[in-house]
Amino acid sequence: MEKHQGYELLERIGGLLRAELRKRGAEYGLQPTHLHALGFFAQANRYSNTPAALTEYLGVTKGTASQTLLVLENLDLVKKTEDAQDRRVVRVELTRRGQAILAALVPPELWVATSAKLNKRELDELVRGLEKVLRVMQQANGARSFGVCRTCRHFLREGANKFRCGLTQEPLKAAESRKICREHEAVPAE
Amino acid sequence: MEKHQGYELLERIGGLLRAELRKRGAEYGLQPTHLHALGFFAQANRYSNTPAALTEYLGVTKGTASQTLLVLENLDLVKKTEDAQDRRVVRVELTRRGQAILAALVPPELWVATSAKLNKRELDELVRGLEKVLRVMQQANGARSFGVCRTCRHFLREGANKFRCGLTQEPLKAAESRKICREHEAVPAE
DNA sequence: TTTGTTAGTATCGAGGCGATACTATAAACC
DNA sequence: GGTTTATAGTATCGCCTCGATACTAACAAA
Repeated sequence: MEKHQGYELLERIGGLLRAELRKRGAEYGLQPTHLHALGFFAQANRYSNTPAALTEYLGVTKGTASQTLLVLENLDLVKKTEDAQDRRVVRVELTRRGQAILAALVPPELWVATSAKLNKRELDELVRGLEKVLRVMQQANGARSFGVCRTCRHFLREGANKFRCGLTQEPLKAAESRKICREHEAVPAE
Repeated sequence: MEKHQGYELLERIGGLLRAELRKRGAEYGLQPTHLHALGFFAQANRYSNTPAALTEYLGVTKGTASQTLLVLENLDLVKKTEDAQDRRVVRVELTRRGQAILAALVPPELWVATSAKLNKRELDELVRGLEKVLRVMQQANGARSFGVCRTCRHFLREGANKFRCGLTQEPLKAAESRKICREHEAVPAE
């Protein structure tokens, strides 16, 4: 019947989650965007922990992202350091306080309660569907995928616990290979 | 692996759609919220075409909803009329212009392109999953479901083309029974 | 060295949003 | 009846987001 039911549903669910995030973040003076940014830096690998990467991730202008970061810095939730190699670049990492607040607020209770009421099969199916939607949407949009390092076409496996990035040629630690990367590209299909 | 992958995905997809909506709406001076509000009134039945219903639908305070409506009114996208029965109540409907802009912008191109690349089975499966998530989330939240009239527990079928609302006892036209209602309650399960 | 590109910041204006306070109408209660 | 209470909506304030524009600093290429 409805032609774009999927869109409606995504928007409504997104809206509810956003409203929830706003409510929860309010007591810390945090907006939804702040929490998204915190979540991003918590997961970003060393190629992606910069304001520019956040800009692309959030899909906003760099001015806006800069503002967001300023707020987080003033609240002592992130720490900026100048990159030694390229002095234009700023590296961002979460402070202990930032990590604590993120862990307390994300994902919000509402989602925890909701996903607990779905059975495993439903949830898996949903996740698979959403993954595909996101992937298709990003490539339709010419946007970066921000996928996990391990799943990238540039990811090279050189031994039992030895990895390397085929793009930068640098070795990667196992922990880092589970973080998200700005340069991530999906393995070409078929 | 990831414990709350579903949440991440929903937030990211929601963010992309939101950014897209913002971009598209910009040339008309419309924010994402404005388009959500327009979309709501386009679908709201006669029990739900009021600022109060919009407030609950968007999950914001009534002051905020009132502001949003003011903008839409000034842009000549909606028209307010005083209710004759209850003079506290304001009825909102889209102007021709409002309908045209809504049709042009929602759903955004990005979604149309994305959903076109999914096959029918995938899409159906996804919609079913999202419907369940929304339902569970709304009841976990104590929020109204804003479902389609026909699917409500108060919906009564009195003949081939004769319907009635069991809550207000008023007769319903077929067209109206396909709109969304503020008083909607799901049929209790099993 | 000049020219161009990239990373990031600063500032401005429109608007979202919650909080608070307010008006007007309706309903409930005694 | 009249009083209280609840509901629908608006107005105003302050903080924040966001895009647009303009800017600086550092790197890269010619």
